[in-house]
Amino acid sequence: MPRSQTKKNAILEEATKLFSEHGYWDTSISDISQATGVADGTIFYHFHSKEELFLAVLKNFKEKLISAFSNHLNNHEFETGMDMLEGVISFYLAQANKMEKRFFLLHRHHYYQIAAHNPNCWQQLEEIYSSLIDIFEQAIHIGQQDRSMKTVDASKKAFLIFTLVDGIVRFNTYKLYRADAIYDELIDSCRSMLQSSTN
Amino acid sequence: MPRSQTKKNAILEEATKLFSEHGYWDTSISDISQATGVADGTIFYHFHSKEELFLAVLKNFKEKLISAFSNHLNNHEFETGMDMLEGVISFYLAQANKMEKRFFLLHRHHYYQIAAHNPNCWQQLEEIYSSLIDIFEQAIHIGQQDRSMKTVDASKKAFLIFTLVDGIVRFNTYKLYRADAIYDELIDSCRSMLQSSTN
DNA sequence: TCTTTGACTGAGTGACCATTCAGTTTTTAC
DNA sequence: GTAAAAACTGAATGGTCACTCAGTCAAAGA
Repeated sequence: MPRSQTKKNAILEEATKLFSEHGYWDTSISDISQATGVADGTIFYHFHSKEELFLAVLKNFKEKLISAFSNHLNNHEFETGMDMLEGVISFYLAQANKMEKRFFLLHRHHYYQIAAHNPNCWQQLEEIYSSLIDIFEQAIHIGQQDRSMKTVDASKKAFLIFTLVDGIVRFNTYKLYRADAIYDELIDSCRSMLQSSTN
Repeated sequence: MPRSQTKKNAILEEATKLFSEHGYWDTSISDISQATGVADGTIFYHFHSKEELFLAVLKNFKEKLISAFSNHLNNHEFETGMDMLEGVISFYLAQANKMEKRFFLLHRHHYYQIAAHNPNCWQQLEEIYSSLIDIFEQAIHIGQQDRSMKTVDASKKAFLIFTLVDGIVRFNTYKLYRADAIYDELIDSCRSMLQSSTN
């Protein structure tokens, strides 16, 4: 609302766009200031350094991503745990498709490099992944209660399935494999992992 | 053998090490020349630009990785396709563990960014992934012949399993999850995906 | 109206770094 | 042994870019 926040937000928006499209090193402060229509100095007035801005972008992305998932879950009813899982996978893929560029943020290595020496950055990443994996885990718990799934270590299976889905998104954005071509096979595999037991 | 190749190789080795540990942008030509014990100019004598050196590193890595897998497969006999698959997964995880830093190369975004406008780079990446996925696919074909696996679309399943394994390696290197804690669950999941059929 | 505080500006600074090149050394060919 | 070619050197160059700061502008309170 206050004028100051308006500009700060505009900077954050443009920075998100540019960082996710071109990465940290191929985005200069001048690129961002020009895109936003402010002076270079203004960026440093609001954010003390380029890295701080980059981290603010991550935090902002985290909040939006998590709330997108909350909204989706609140507005949908699922018959069974298995349905919920399928719904969540499909929502994840849809989101990745819709804001492909934004998802690049998470697949860029630079955050993980910063995280190695910056606990705050590490925590943001950790929160993103744990809230997403949590959702998968919830679905599995529900599925186990309603007998649509067999008894498994929900936490580990949730991690595996998340990894799988996220990996597919990565290969998709790198154009090495098309996600939509594999969707049915993916759902089928998740079913096998959770429903049946043969050894 | 010729003296020139000796230095060229030394540069390539050091560059591989530094690029994979610190990434493209956090490694300068001077870092590499100092580590190798040559002058900056020598690097440009052998490689025309920093990017060309970076690509040479990828090519070299590709060759070593592929031959490591060939060797492993040639020196091992597997009873069934399922055993082979398990052996390959386990070898992949072991390699990733052994040369963790080198695997960083593949998980750094910069190559994919170059690949977007450089067909040669794209081809290197494509060759790496397709030869790895091919190995998984072979195992599945064998498994289908010896009846240790059900009939599935081998190519798609191979991709899914590769994605899963590679994703686990990524989370492991980022210290967000430990690969060894999930190994049994992973193998178990692959079995479910391939052996049983319930719908 | 005046003043104080916060928001904003953009030219300037200094550090970094890929790349060049004129010159030196080493190797190879004869 | 010598000449030509190849390998190598490192100081110099030019460009980029994060960050600073002295100063301008705007709003809000008195």
